[in-house]
Amino acid sequence: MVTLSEENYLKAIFHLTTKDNSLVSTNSIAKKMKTKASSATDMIKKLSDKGHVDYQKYKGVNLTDKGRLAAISVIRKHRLWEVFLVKKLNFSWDEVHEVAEQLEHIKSEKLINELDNFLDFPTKDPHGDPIPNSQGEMPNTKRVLLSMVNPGDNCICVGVKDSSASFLQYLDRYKITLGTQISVISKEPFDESMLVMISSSRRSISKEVANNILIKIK
Amino acid sequence: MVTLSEENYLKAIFHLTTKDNSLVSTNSIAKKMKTKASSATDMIKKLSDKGHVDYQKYKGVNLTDKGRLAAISVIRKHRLWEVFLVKKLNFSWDEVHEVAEQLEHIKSEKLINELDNFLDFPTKDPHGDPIPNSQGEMPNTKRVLLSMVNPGDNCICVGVKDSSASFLQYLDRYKITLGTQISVISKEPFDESMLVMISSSRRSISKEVANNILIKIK
DNA sequence: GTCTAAATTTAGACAAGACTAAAAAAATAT
DNA sequence: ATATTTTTTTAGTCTTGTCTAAATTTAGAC
Repeated sequence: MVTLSEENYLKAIFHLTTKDNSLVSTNSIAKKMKTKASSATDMIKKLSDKGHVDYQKYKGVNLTDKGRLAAISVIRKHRLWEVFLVKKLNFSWDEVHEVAEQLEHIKSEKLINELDNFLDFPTKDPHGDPIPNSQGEMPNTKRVLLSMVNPGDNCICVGVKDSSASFLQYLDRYKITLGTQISVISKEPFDESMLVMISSSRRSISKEVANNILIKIK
Repeated sequence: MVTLSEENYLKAIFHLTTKDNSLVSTNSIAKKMKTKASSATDMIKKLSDKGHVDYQKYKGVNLTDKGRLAAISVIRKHRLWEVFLVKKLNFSWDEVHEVAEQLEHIKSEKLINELDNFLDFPTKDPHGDPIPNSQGEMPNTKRVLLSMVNPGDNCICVGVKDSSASFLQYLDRYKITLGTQISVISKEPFDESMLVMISSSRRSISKEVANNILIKIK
C-alpha cells in the first residue's frame, strides 16, 4: 500500500531524476514538495524501508525499479485524467493540473484502464507530455527546447517544459499550441531572445519562453 | 475547508437522518463509519465547532443547513461518478461503489458540473437513487418497498435499498434491473415471501429481498 | 589542510484521526 | 426508587506527516 503522500514524493523524485542517474538530493525533493528538508528526510526513510528508493545517507536517493514503476503509474493516471478533462469536460490546458493532482491518486486498475480505452489510448497529454502505457513504458519522443534551435530551422511545437497556468496562458495569448509551426529567423546574442515566424507573423520570443517550449525540427 | 474524513461523517449522518428529524446517535454514526464511539464523539465535536451539526451532549446530532448542503454535495458527486462509470467506462452496477467512494472527494466545482453536463444531467444513479442538482435539490421520487405491495399490483423496479455487491449480483442472476416489471401474485403469510411474475416466469422472492427492492406501482 | 558555509539528519513537538480503558450519564428492569 | 446495563464521553496513547531547533556531515574557500 502506497499512501497519497508517498505517491507525491515518488513522483517528485522521478521528475528530479536525470538521464545520468545521479543521486537526487534531499533539498531538491523538499523544494519540489514545498516542505522542509527534515520532512523530506523522514519520508525518504519511509520510502527506503518500503523498497521504493535506494538511500545513501547525506548523499541522496535513486528510485528502485519498484519505486520507478509506482511513480510512472501515478504519472500515467495524471496525464490520462488531463486528457479526459480537456477532451471531454471542456477544460483548457491551463486548468487541468490542479484537478489531475487529485484524480491521480484514485486507486482502481479497472478505472484507469477503462479510461485509457475510453480516450482511445492517447500517447500525449494536453501539454505534449508522453503517457506511459499500462506496462509502464513511456512512448519515446525526442524533443528539444526551442532555445537550442539554430536560425533557419523549421520547427513544430510538441510540448512545454513549464506547465504553469501563467505560461500556458501566455502561449494561448500568442496563439502557440501543440502543432503550431515555428520558424526561427534569428537569435539576438545580447539577451538570447529569438525572432521567429508563427503563422506568417514575425514575433520576438524571450530566452525564458524559448527555454520552456519543446519542439521537433522538421 | 472540509476534510475527507469530515465529508464521510457528514454523508453518514445524512443517511442516518429520518423524516421526523430526530437526533442521530453517536453509536449509530460509529457503526455506520465502522469506527468506535469515542472516535465518533471526537469527530462530532469537530463538526459541531465548524457549524456542520447541532450537538447535544449525550443526546446526538442533527445536520445544520450548512452540514446538509455539504453532505448533499458529496452525495451528488458520488452518484454522478457512478453514472459515469457505468455509462462510459463499462462498470457494472455492483462495481461502482468503491471507486465512487474515492471520486466523491475530488474538489472542483467545474469538474462536477462539467461531468453533470457531459452525462446529460442524469436524475438517477445506476441503483435508482436520485441525484441532487447543483443547487442541492433532490428530484423527489416517491418509491415504495416491494414488500409493501399487495397481491394483484403491477410494479416497476426503480431502485434498490441495499447496494451491496452480493445483493446486486443476486438481482443480476435473476434478471432484475431498473425498469424490470414485477407483478405480485401472492404473499405467503408464514415467511412473508412473495410469489411474483417477472418477464412471464413465476418466481418466489424472500422477505429480505422484497425489503430491498424499491418499486413504483403502475 | 583548516575553517566556514551549506546541506543533511536528529530530536522533540504538534495536529488529525484513530484506538483502549475508565468514568459519567441515560435508559431499563425490577 | 434503586440497581444494572447501555450509551456516551473523557483521558491518554498511537501513527502519519508535518514543523523548528540543534547537531552533524559534506563541500567550498583560502
